[in-house]
Amino acid sequence: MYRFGIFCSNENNSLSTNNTTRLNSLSFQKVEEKLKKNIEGLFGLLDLSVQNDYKLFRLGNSFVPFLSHENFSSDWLNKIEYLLDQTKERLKDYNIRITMHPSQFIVLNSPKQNVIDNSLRELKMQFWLCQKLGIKDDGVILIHTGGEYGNKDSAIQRLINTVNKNDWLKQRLAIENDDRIYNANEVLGICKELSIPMVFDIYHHTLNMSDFNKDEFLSTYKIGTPKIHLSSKGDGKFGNHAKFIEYQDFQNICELFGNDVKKIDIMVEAKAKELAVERLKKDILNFE
DNA sequence: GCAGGTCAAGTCTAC
DNA sequence: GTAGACTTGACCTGC
Repeated sequence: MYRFGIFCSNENNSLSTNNTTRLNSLSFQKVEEKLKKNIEGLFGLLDLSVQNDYKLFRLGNSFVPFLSHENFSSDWLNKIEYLLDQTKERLKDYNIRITMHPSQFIVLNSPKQNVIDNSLRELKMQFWLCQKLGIKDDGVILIHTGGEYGNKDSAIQRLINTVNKNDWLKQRLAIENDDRIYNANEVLGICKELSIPMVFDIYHHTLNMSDFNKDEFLSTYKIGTPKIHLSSKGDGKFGNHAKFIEYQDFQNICELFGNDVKKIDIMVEAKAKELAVERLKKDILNFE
């Protein structure tokens, strides 16, 4: 069977790993309250994943709200440790790959040093969280390449330099092709150069097409299962994701990856979450 | 209880 | 130089 997964929450949002607060309401009490809620959501979502035979799950960015923010007091880290320890213990019962995907504000190729510094601080805390939760080595932390700044070659080189200077990033960092600037072929080149895995997004690929070699993509994974994103075009604006997956979009993946498609992790980025995956599974049974 | 305004962060485009 | 789009759900204030 295919290796599907969902991200952040379920369809009706009764289970979520993304409960957060506002900066001006930030307090330890709030952080603890939201973290507890997110942990509860996580295990609900993992149980749902077990029931539906999903193989991976992506944690919400706000799992620990404002973890990397300067207003997040350092002694709060010690005070939430007991919750993370408990979570780590419970996670041992699940065989589900957990990944993370920091927001668009994480940019490692910016010409502004403070933007890079802030991004590194955020990534450092996400790596810390992975370690605290005992997330295995295949739990990638996924980012986009960043901006173009009028000169793509030098922007790419800046990213490569940043990662090389911060070698710890290579333990988990992965890069995804985007829908506007960096196409799959360019991202593949960066990932090969850095010896880090690439995450292939087929919807972004259709919006930002390039000559993409799937075997080279697969070979960027020295450990773990290759990971791709599957979504369909939504209504309205450019790049919008649909509620469900068009069967044709799944077909496109099958055509591209051939027999390898059952060996890769497919993160379904559809707004209807598990309902979208279940509908897709039915479609597959009907069409195959 | 609900609707609508607003939210940490970056980049790019249009004016 | 700056406002708004991007994309997005969730918080939270005000009614």
